[in-house]
Parts: sequence; structure tokens; C-alpha cells
Amino acid sequence: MSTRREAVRQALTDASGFRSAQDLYADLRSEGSKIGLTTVYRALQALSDSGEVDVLRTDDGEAVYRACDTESHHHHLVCRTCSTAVEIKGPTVEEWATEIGAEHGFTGVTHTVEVFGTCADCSLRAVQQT
Amino acid sequence: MSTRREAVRQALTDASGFRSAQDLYADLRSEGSKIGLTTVYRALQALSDSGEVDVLRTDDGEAVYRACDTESHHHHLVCRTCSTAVEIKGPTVEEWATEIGAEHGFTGVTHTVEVFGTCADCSLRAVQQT
DNA sequence: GCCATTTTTGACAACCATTTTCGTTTTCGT
DNA sequence: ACGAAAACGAAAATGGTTGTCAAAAATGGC
Repeated sequence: MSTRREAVRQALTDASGFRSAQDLYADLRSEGSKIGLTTVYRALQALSDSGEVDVLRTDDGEAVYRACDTESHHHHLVCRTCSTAVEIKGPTVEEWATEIGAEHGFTGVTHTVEVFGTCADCSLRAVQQT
Repeated sequence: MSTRREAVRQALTDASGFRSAQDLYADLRSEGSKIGLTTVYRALQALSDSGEVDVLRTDDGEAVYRACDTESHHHHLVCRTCSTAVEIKGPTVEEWATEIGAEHGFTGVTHTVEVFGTCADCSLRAVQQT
């Protein structure tokens, strides 16, 4: 594990939500790092290949990453304002997806599930019109 | 509704699965249409804005579209080989998502759910090693 | 410690889906 | 048929992401 890759992982861990490669690059540069954008992309690709970070796509096609607490299968509850994410586990959706697939004769069923909302803090802030 | 937009909608309807803008452009051109790529994008944007087609992002960030039977909220069971999609309805996931959001104090909860697998036909074809 | 080999890095160019621009064509109301 | 407004399409611009390649850093044998 190279120093640069570790730096990217740390930057991702420090931010407790989903961040894009460009975001992380900006974060690292503003901390004084001399890292290059290419390296950030390479580090993120390696980390996601090894399952150490989760990736998903925003509606406008940008890839965003998150360092997760667990490497096992899980989903996220993401705040659409501050992008903070809570990890969600539980058999309900998994069972539902498997069942739906089986009903239609599909094999090798997988699923992508993300839940979005406005977190308690951001909801409050919005109401207060700060 | 312009003729061009109708042509795009028809092309999407003919394909019973998710297709990218580039795919649809190729389909239409190969049918002899003189439509431009720009118009395909514009038509898809308009159709998705009006809720007549569903959009989702592939893992590599490309936007894919589908003409759906219903305009109400639903999900898809998509074949990862032939991209055919079955529409899924049912309260299970909706309830689950709302509940999860509420548990963590999130408001305005929405969700994205897609289920992938290999459909019965494609599974069979794979086994037969055609 | 020192040199050769391998790996990692980063500036820059290349890619490619998508959007914007803008002049032309078509549509539509009268 | 006439003029305004909308739709169209070719080409250029955009922007996130990936490929290239030479320089820099880590590694291993001596």
C-alpha cells in the first residue's frame, strides 16, 4: 500500500459521506499535498477493486466514493444536502430482491439500493432559514 | 409532440429494455432516419422530464432509458445480458425505505432500487454454450 | 551506502458521452 | 402564402475519466 493511496483512503475516511474524485483531489491539495489527479483516480480504482470503498453514480453521472465501516454487503441512507451517509444493513431488501428475481426466473440476482433524504441536522437548518 | 420525439419514443418502445442515447441514435439511423444525435438527446431529456421514460445510470456512467408501461413509481428487474427489463411494483421496498429513513430522522426520503440478474432465456442460452 | 530494476507518480493529451451554439428548416396560426 | 416560433442537426465546447510516458521514488542485491 503506497503512501499516496493511503492518503486518499484517509481523506475519504475523514469525510463521513460520499465524495467525488475531484472533491478528494481538491481536499488533498488544500491540505498541502502535491498529489496529482491521476493518482487520486488510480487510488480510488484500486480501493474500489479491493472492496475497501463503495462507489455509486450521482444522477449526473459522476462517480462518488465512500470508505465504509464494513466490507460486507450493505446500503446507504444518504443526506442529499451534506452527503453524510449512514450504513444500512438488514435482510429485508435482500430477501425481497432474491424473491422478485426468482419469481421471474432470473438467476444470479444482485441489486443496487440507495436511500436518499435530508438528515435531521440539515432539515432543522432548512427550517431555520439560517 | 414533434415527429422526431415520437420517433424516439417509438424506438424506445420497440426495444423492451434499457437503451442508451447512442444506441437509439444508431437504431434510428439504421432504419433510414436522418435524425441527429442532438435531437435524440433532446427528445430523451423531454421524455424523462415529463416522466414518460425512466432513466438510470450504468456502472460506467452512461445514461440508459426505458419506455415504461406505467407512469407511477416502480422498479426494474433487468437482465444483464440482453437488458430486457420487467417492471416491479409492490409496497415492500417502499415501506422499508420509509421506515429506514424515519429511524434515522431523515425527511423527504426517496430511494433508487434496481435488481439485476440473468433472465431465463439468457440463462438457458449460457448453459447450452450456443 | 550504491547502483540497477521495478513500481509509483503526475503533467498532459486523448476519450467519449453529453451539452451548447447557432444558422437552417419545419411547423403553425392567420 | 407569410411571418413568428419551435424544432432540427452539424459542429464545437464541456467535463469527468482514462491512457501515455518520462521522471521520481521505493526495493533488492552487492
